[in-house]
Amino acid sequence: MVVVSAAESVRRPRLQDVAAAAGVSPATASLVLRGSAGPSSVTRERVLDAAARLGYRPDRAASLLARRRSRLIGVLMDVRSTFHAQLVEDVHEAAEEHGYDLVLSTMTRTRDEGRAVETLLDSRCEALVLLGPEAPAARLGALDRQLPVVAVGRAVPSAGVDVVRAADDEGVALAVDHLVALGHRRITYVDGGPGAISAGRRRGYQRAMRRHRLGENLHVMPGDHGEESGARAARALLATDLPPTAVVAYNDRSAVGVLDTLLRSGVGVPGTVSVVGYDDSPLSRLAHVDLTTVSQESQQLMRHAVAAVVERLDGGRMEHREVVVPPRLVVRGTTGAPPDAELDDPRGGSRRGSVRSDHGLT
Amino acid sequence: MVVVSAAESVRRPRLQDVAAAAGVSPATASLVLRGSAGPSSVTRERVLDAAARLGYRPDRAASLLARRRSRLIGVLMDVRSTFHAQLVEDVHEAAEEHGYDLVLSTMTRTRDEGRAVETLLDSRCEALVLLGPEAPAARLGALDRQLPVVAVGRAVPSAGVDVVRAADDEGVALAVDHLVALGHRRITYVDGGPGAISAGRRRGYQRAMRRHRLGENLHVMPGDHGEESGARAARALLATDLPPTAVVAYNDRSAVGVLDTLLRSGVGVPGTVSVVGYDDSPLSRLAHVDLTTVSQESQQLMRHAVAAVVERLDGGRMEHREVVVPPRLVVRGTTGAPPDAELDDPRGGSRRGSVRSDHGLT
DNA sequence: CGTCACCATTAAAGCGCTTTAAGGACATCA
DNA sequence: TGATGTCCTTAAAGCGCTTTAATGGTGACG
Repeated sequence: MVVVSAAESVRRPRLQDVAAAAGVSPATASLVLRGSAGPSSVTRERVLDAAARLGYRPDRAASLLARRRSRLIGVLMDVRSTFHAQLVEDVHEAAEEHGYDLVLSTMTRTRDEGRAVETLLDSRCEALVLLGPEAPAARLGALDRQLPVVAVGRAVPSAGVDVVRAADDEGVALAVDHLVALGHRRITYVDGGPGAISAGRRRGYQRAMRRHRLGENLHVMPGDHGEESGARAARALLATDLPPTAVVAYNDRSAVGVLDTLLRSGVGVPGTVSVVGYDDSPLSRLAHVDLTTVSQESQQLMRHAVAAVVERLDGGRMEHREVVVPPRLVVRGTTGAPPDAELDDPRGGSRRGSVRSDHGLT
Repeated sequence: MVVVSAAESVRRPRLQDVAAAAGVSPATASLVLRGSAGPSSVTRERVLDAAARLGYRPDRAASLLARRRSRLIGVLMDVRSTFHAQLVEDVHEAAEEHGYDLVLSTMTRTRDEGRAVETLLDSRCEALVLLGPEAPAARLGALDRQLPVVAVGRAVPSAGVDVVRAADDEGVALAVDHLVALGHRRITYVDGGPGAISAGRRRGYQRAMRRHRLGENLHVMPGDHGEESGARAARALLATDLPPTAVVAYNDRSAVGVLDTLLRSGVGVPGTVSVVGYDDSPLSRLAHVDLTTVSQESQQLMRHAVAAVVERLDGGRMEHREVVVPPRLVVRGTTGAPPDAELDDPRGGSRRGSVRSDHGLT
């Protein structure tokens, strides 16, 4: 007597079973199921019928093993990041258009970037898209010698890999331009801490301010990626003699920290102080946050990333490339003319000149 | 002359190469690399050496195909949900302890639950852990006939699958108890819309209120999963003659909506109104939100989920089971005694009796 | 010195699918 | 009728690894 374990009580049908049911060879069945030309329409139908009747689903591992190419792109992400979530969604779409499938691998407490990447390698990925990788450039370069690697978001110095990123400096410059156009002069920047992305945005702020001849108003507050750093900066700013009329933050989370502290202290936004974030994250879109921010154009970013992969895989490109996607300012409800606009700028009263999105709350 | 495509310029070493380098057969090499007993320690070392020298990494597809069991658990998730992110992290840990690996599959705009599950099926998963599945119970039951299925978070009526969920009614009851102990009487609940989870929490509120003989203060406001519904409810409440002294929301996002609206309207929290959320999401832990909430104990949830899978796979359990994990109240800074505590309750002044977490901001 | 038991090692048979070259069937043409 | 194609279909050889039964080589034992 054979004891069947629960796990295998129902054996799933194999290609062979379908072929038998359709009265053809496995080879023909395979051809039909993958849509290759060859089989006649009558055979075609018989196979398709049989497959449907049996509820056949091809075994991925087997087909992966047998196929010459896997058409798999490995994506490294941090499952905790909402921005990565957005990117994953868009990379899914882009990959699909090129007939590639995705393997997701995420970092966790007990699973660092290295291990996550190894999983991808072991899964027969033909190329890797790394979202905000932190590995040293040398390691990325070494990886790229094994298979095409695209780093998203981070500018990898020696360009040993393809890079797709947003023009961070331009993004912050857009924010500054917007605020200056509204009449702001005293514009403070809340920093994002160490790191290349942070440096780019900071530089963008500094250059834009100088460009507007506001060099003497340059003011960078220390900060990091989180809400709390924004809150801290806002508290510090409120304690100042002459607080700024506008704050640009490294990212949306930091900006929300600023926003929250200001509102709790009874400071009107944008009545008294305007706030701009960065990322156009779901957070910023919440009706009750309604944050003016800078969009990284996730969809475009991922389109370029997938295009880069495809070119190297299918197009034979060998050299590396860096694509810089221009960001886009998303004006929502946290920016307006400064309270003393009448004094600083003859153009006008509160809120005049403010271009609002259609959210209209706040 | 052979033109080598960029994709395959460096062929990765196979088991055979390692075996050859170590001067043994592939069989031995396989045995060593998987740590099976048999090979002598000297052989062992030679193989391990060779593998390291060649940078060998086993091909997952091949080993999956050859192995009798895949030891793979498929996890269906929504990459946009921060709570799922937490769950994934914890399920990773739990699975690892039992020697199982994970395959993640997420839904996106263009990829519904059904397709995401199919991917998992095709990947040779031995069991499925579905985070907050929305498929009809019948479909889940059908799936379970193919392989063990655990639904997390959602109570599936006819119990055609294993279920692991938090005791939602108890959770809300904890929140109500806490508020009543602080002296609150007029406690309003902001609903989460249709759905089983929402119903459970609503029921928990109603029962707890009646238990405290506060049946006449029962007040359920309509709402859903998002921040905006909380904000809406708060605005409505503020327009009331006699606003409640405490609000319990369906989830943290809704609670944050409430919180935000109250603060912007100059209503003190918890001075004038206390607010309680649900989920203990990262959102609630933010220092500037510091929300009293109910934790679903993600780690325990996932431990049970994996245990359920393992029991059915390796333990031969056949019948279905439902595990209900008791939730835990996390007291932070948004709850305190009601403003009129002196009148309602002789026990005391504002804030007395409030047990705070060590966040201490607000 | 032959026999047995035992150990480390390996040959070989797949896992389920893809792919290519070879095979058959039939129609067309000389 | 035989030669020449044109289509369809299929046999067979893997993909890279796991696993089991079998191999050969020990030393112990009678």
